[in-house]
Amino acid sequence: MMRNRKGGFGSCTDGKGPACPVEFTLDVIGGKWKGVLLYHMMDSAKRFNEFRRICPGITQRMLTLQLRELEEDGVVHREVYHQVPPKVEYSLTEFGTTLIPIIKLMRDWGLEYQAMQQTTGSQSLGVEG
Amino acid sequence: MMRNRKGGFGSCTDGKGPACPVEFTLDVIGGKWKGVLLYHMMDSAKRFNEFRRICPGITQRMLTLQLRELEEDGVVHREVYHQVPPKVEYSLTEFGTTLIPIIKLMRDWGLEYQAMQQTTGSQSLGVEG
DNA sequence: TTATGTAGTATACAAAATGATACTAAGGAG
DNA sequence: CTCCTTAGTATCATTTTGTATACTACATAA
Repeated sequence: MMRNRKGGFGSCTDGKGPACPVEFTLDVIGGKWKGVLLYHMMDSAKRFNEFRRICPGITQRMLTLQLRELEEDGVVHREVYHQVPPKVEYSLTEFGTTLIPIIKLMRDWGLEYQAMQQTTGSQSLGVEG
Repeated sequence: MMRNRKGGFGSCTDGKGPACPVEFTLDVIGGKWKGVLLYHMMDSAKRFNEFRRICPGITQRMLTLQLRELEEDGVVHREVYHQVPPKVEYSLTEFGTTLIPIIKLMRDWGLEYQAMQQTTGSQSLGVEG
C-alpha cells in the first residue's frame, strides 16, 4: 500500500478532494532532478549527454530513470534519431508546458534566496527578526 | 560528497550561477511531505496531531523529521506552549510566506490535472496530439 | 491506582530512491 | 583490430524514506 508513483490515492485526503493537490503536483515534479531537467528543457530540446554536462552530479542511471518517469507522466517528449552514434532529444510536451509557470517561480525563488544564503553564511536562511 | 541537505554546492552548475536555482528551491520544498505541510500551514497554524489527522499517511517519525527540516530551513516556526497535555503549533515564518505563491501554483496545477487524471483513467495524463 | 491525551523519542526493520561502476551496440576513424 | 562517440543497461552498494511498536512526562479524571 501507500504506492508512491501513480498510485492515485495520495494519503492526505482532508476532505478537500480526492488527495492533496500539492502532493499530486510534487509527484510529477518533486523527484530530485525532475525540476532541474524541466527547467533546462524550457529553453530548448536537450540531448542525453547535454543534461550530463549541465548537471554533473546526476548519474546516467538516474538521468534515464527521471526522464522515463517524466515521459510516462506525459510532460516530456522523447525523440529518437536513428543515427550512429545515437541521438535522442528531450523536450516538453504541450502538457509539459503547463508546468512552466511553476518552474519559473521556483527558479526565481531559488535565485533570490540562494544569493541570501551565500551572504548570510548558509545557516538558516531565515528572516528571523 | 554530494551532500543533499544544506550542502551548498548543488551539483548542477551550468555557468548560470553557483548552483541550479530550481534545485535549491526543491531542496526546501521537495521533501515528500513538505509541500503538503506548508500548504496546510498557509491557512493557519497547525498542531502536531492536526497534521496527523489531515495526512493519515504520514507517521509520527516522518512528521517530526519533515517539520524539523522546515524549521531548520527557517520557513516554519515552532511555538511551544508549556501546558499539560503539551501544545505545539507550527506556522509559516515571514520567510516561509515567500513560498506561498509557489505552493498556490502547485495546488492549482494539481487541482486541474488531478481531475483530468480521474477522467482519462489515470494513464498518461498527457495531452498527446 | 489506572486511564486519557499531547507531542514527541528510541529502536529495529523494510522498502524505495539514489549512487558508483562496469558494460553494451553500432558505425566511423586511424 | 582498437579507439571514439552516444545513449543507454546491468549489477550492486548506500542513503533516504517509511513502518511498527514501545516508551516518556505531566496533569487531570475516574
